[in-house]
Amino acid sequence: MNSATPGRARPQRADAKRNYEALLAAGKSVFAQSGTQAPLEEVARRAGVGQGTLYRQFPTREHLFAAIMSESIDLLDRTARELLTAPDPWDALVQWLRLYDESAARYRGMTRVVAEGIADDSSPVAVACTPMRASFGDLFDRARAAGLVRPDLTALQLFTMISALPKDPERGTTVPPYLDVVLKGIKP
Amino acid sequence: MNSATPGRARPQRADAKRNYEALLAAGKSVFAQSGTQAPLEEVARRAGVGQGTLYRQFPTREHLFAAIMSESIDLLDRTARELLTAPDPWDALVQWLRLYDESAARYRGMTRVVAEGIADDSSPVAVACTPMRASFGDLFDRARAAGLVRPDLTALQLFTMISALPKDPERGTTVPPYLDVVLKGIKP
DNA sequence: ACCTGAACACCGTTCAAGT
DNA sequence: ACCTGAACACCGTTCAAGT
Repeated sequence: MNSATPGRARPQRADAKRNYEALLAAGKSVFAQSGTQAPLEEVARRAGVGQGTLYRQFPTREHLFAAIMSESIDLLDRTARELLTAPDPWDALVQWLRLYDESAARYRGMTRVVAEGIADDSSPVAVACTPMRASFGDLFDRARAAGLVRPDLTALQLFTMISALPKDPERGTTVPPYLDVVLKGIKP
Repeated sequence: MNSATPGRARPQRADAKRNYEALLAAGKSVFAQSGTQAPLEEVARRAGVGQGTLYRQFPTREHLFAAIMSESIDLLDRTARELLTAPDPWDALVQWLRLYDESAARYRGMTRVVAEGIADDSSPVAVACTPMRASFGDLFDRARAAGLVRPDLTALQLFTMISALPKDPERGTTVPPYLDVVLKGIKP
């Protein structure tokens, strides 16, 4: 469970909770199928709820994104903390970035949303990413402290840069040389 | 003059030509002020023409982009051909990429449009970029042939990658380390 | 307290009527 | 041949009425 997901802590009526789950499932399905620009109307329709219910549960499209991503974010967060004890700081960093790239491939356009929202601390995506950003920051700092990364680059900058790389329209991941170029380029 | 700009070759009625220029100026003004997502309605309003006239002259938003960019593209095209005779192939390549980054800063969101349209040969942006892409390709190939660039990277890939880099919201150019990271990363 | 769905707003696009 | 601007379409967002 990602504690940063908004509104999940306080009790809800049973039907509200059911609708929340239905909207989440519909959102995943619609975004996976039609990309992150798909009409929200379709999400409500597929969830079998009124449009107002969608807006009550997820005030903006970004709130829905954040909720959908939270499972992947939890996994990335846990993985970053595990990799913190891996013997080679550089390999650990690279391994995490490749996992991030693959995780983001599930929903077309998702990393673009992340790249755009991450700099604004008030955005739901940035809030949802907070724990993962912290653990990735640790992973990044370990590599940088070991002199394996150029000192003028921040963890947030690298994360933003990877998120913004163009995607292969078929596989959804970054085109191979792009990631390699960045990984080579961040060395000191 | 960029011969790839659509519809500029055949004769037009005087008022049509006036409207074309007015729409181009209004587009520059609106996009510079409000970014590339601004309502097209505002472009027509500021040009003092009906909406239908805008759609007649520029069937899609991308067509208007392409026309607006064509002056910058011509400059970039000429510069690439000039730099082809510069003594150092690597410096010439870097110099051109920095010029591209600065040129793109004038209209917020413009390089994103380029990054998205460039892969589709039928897009107006791709058509407008054709001569520039060819001359940049020569500049790139010269550096690669000299063994200064990794051999598995294409000119189009590098161009796309640079275009997609996140921008500083204030200056409009890429955040400094991003460009440096890519330039270091493309070395063999 | 939450849900529904009609109504509204916004803006891209089309097209009948006009010059 | 081109222009105008009202009309239409699409979709995000709000809100009055219902449970």
